[in-house]
Amino acid sequence: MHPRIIDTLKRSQLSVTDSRKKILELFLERKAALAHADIEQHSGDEFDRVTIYRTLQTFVEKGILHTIPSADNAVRYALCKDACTEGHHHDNHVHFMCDLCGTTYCLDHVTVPSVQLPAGYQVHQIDLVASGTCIKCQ
Amino acid sequence: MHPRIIDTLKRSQLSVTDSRKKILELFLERKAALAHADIEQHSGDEFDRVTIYRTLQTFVEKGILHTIPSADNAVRYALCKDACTEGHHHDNHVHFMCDLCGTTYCLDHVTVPSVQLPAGYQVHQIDLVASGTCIKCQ
DNA sequence: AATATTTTGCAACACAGTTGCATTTGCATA
DNA sequence: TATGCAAATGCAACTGTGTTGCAAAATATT
Repeated sequence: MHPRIIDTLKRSQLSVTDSRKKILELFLERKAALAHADIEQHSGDEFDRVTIYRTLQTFVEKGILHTIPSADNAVRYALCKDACTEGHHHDNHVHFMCDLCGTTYCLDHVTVPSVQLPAGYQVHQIDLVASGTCIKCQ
Repeated sequence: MHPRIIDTLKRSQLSVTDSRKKILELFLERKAALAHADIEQHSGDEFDRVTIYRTLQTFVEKGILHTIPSADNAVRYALCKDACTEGHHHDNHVHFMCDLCGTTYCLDHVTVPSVQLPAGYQVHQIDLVASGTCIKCQ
């Protein structure tokens, strides 16, 4: 088991349960973002659907995961680089979705450029999702 | 009825039907993006749910509408500025979602700044969605 | 080890979106 | 303007996604 798992859970004041350990491990193993369905597949029928939903929700609330918007009605989740504090604004990094293999990446080191909006719009958050062909699919 | 409706449909080689006219009119009247549910509400029970889904799909295929990604699992649709040609790359404009009233705007005149991605990622499209407080909710 | 708290699994539900097929509508052509 | 064909619609049924309440089980606390 990945050494960071127990730590991460305790730091977020969450009790350490099988499903949380397993789901967190999945995210740590893979570099890419995962949708609920991916997790359901990779964990077999070990956990109830509802448990997975609740675990994801909890992780987002605690700043362990963040969501990535998409136009295909499938919210993806990815690890926050360093478990952000609660009520966080994460550092705004760019996301990349591969049209071919469907993998979604967090490009942690690419920051979202600032945008000049018309007067009257107060921006709290900016999401930038690029799509195209990823490294592996070239 | 808005004068552009029949034109737009014919230019896209679509037959002119009640549902298409009505749905297109909704988009032309309002400046904001609409989700399926919004359309269902505003058209009463005039059309079947399925018809609305199919009409939206068709409009997207023909480049009359485009989709706006979001993190809340509710795809919104908005008019393409000038009915784009099929197999289009639209001009990349910015979208704005108001956290308070939920309205989604197409900021047609704000273009997405270019982003420098790591080598190996080929970008075909970029979506930038800002969220915060809109003009009306200040 | 015993108790309090949290999490899980199950059942049931609400909503979103899709598919197949029979019926209706729109369009082209005579 | 009537006729026939292609396309769009409505209905029923279904899949998938996400939520809620509650009893049972696991975890944390003493």
